[in-house]
Amino acid sequence: MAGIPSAGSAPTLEMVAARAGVSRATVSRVVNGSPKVSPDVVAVVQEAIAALNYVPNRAARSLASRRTQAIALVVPESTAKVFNDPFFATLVQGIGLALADTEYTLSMLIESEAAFDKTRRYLLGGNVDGALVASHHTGDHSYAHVSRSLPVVFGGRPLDPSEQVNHTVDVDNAHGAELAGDHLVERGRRRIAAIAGPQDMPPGVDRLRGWQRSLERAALPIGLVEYGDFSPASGAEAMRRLLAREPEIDGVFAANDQMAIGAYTAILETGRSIPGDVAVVGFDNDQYAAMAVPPLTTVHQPSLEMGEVMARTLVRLIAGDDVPATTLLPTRLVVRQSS
Amino acid sequence: MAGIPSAGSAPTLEMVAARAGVSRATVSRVVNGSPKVSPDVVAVVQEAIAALNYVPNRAARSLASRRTQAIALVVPESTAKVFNDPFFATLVQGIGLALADTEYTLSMLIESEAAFDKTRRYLLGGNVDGALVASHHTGDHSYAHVSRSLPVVFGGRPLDPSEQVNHTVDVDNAHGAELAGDHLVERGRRRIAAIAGPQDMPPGVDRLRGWQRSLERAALPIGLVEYGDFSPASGAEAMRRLLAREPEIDGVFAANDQMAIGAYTAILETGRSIPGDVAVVGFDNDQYAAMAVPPLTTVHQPSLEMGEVMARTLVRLIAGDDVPATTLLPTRLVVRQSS
DNA sequence: GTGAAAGCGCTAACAT
DNA sequence: ATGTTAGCGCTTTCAC
Repeated sequence: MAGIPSAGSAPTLEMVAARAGVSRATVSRVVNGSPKVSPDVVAVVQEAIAALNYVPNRAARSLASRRTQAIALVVPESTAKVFNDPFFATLVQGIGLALADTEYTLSMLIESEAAFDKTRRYLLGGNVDGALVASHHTGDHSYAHVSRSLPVVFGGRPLDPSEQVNHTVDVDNAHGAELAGDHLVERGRRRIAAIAGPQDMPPGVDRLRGWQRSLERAALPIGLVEYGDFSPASGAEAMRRLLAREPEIDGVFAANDQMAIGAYTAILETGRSIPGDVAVVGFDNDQYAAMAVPPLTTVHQPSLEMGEVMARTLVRLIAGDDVPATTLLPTRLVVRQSS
Repeated sequence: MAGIPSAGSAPTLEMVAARAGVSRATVSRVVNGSPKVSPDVVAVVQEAIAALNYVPNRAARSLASRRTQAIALVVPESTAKVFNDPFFATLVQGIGLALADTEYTLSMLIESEAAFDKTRRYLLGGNVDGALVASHHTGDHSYAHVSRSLPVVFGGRPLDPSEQVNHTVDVDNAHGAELAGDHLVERGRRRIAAIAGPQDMPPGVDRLRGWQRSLERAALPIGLVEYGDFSPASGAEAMRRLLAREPEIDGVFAANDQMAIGAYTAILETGRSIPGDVAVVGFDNDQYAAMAVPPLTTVHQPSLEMGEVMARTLVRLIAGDDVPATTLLPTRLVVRQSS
């Protein structure tokens, strides 16, 4: 009992045409909503379509029209591993939301070392009308050349700013981190540390830079930095190293909420209190931030909106519209009880 | 500066044939790895392919061969909203992993009320060779009929067990919940409550049932139940209601880790301790479970494996293999410090 | 082992 | 407003 029991073969446009007593071209026009078909004929054709339960074959349509009505979402494997990252989940949600209004469908490509060529072929093989590259990753530029033959929108700037990537949508990470730093300073903290993200990822770099700018403006030292990989465990470890280096730390900025939650563990296990002894500020405003004990002060990142903007930008790009090469989305501080 | 600057049109099989001095049929054979082509000809053709940077056009190939080499992942919108659910994220990861070894690509369809027909058309329009339906949701059966004309594998059983759905892969939720209940009982807890999930989702039902079975076996009352929607906030609220109903609660089982974390908040804010006053056990073993303070005892759910099994099952189904109608994956208890 | 020829189901000029 | 006629780029018998 395996295989596909499909009842006969699928109805074709030709069968609809025969049943409606018109030409295939007319059926095609009706299916594609052409304005130049008389209302009565439209009715007859639609009846036939319904009766036959006809669904156009995409491969044929795409072959003939040279359009696919599909766009690819490329997710580097490293990101897929961090798929648990709520940021990414929300991003995908935003993309889906924006695409729901259109005729486009989403093809998700989980990129891996081995599959790099597979992905490239897919992108270049006429499977999609455009691609969205979601990445926190260096690998970005691997697809830069693809953007020469296919509309592509990147999420997040390339690591090397000099690398000219046509279209990107990014969050203002540096400014968000500055807000976090300023807030800690305003709260009277003076020994402010940072748990930075990987420095081979733009958000890792930008958030660290924002924090540095803020402390420098306040004439505070910027040496208390340890690095994590955006996971909770790495945040805990980084915090332990920081505390070992400087027990008097009274404030810490973590480059994302997951590491901030990890830092909570490390701080609390030493008997220190939050925010009494150490104030903590995160970044992302994921759903756990509000639920943490105490609730985490953090920088809100508009990930849903980022997904929507990426999708809409790509759709316009495919349509041949003129779209800005870079879109920077604003961030804002959400003050809770950890600071 | 918009549009696609593609340098000339993409190379076709015919161009490769011309350059290699063979027929199109031969090139096709080489591309598809046919064994009946002489080695020297293979070499010449591959050289031409490389020189032209040829990539086969999928639409054409799919039209001619009536295969698409693509499979769909259908995600009901309700799930997409809960996309933050780490379970789901990991599931997708497992699917991607399993598919990486194959020639299949993943097409993700985020299903919405409005787009139901869009999704159906896509599935039936010859866009994919099969579909994976990932759902915690009642809506499942909407696709049951699709499975009559397309190989489909469902993640999670249908809500109504009598509903015969061809192929499903599920986690043994009931048994996992029983393990959790038994553990609480063994720890000497006697006023054991449950924060259940929505009862219109199979995991919600099965996990509650498992907990009940365990308590009944221990001759303990099963009335202390409040419901949440699997979000941390709902877990906190449910816990507050439970504590209001019965202040002497000394153990609680939450149907997922997110609600368990929410319960932490509600328990701690009353000055109670974990596990001193109240032992807590969750379900899922997501990445936050281990990082919680105290680390959360929970039931491990093999979500990565579930994704892999779903994908592999579908691939075999497409190949016409005989595959079991139902696969149930085992769960196990992970004991940490919350109990 | 290789080539010739006939489509796969649809769209898009071009006629009418 | 509707029909006719070519293909879109590839796979696949069927001959050789």
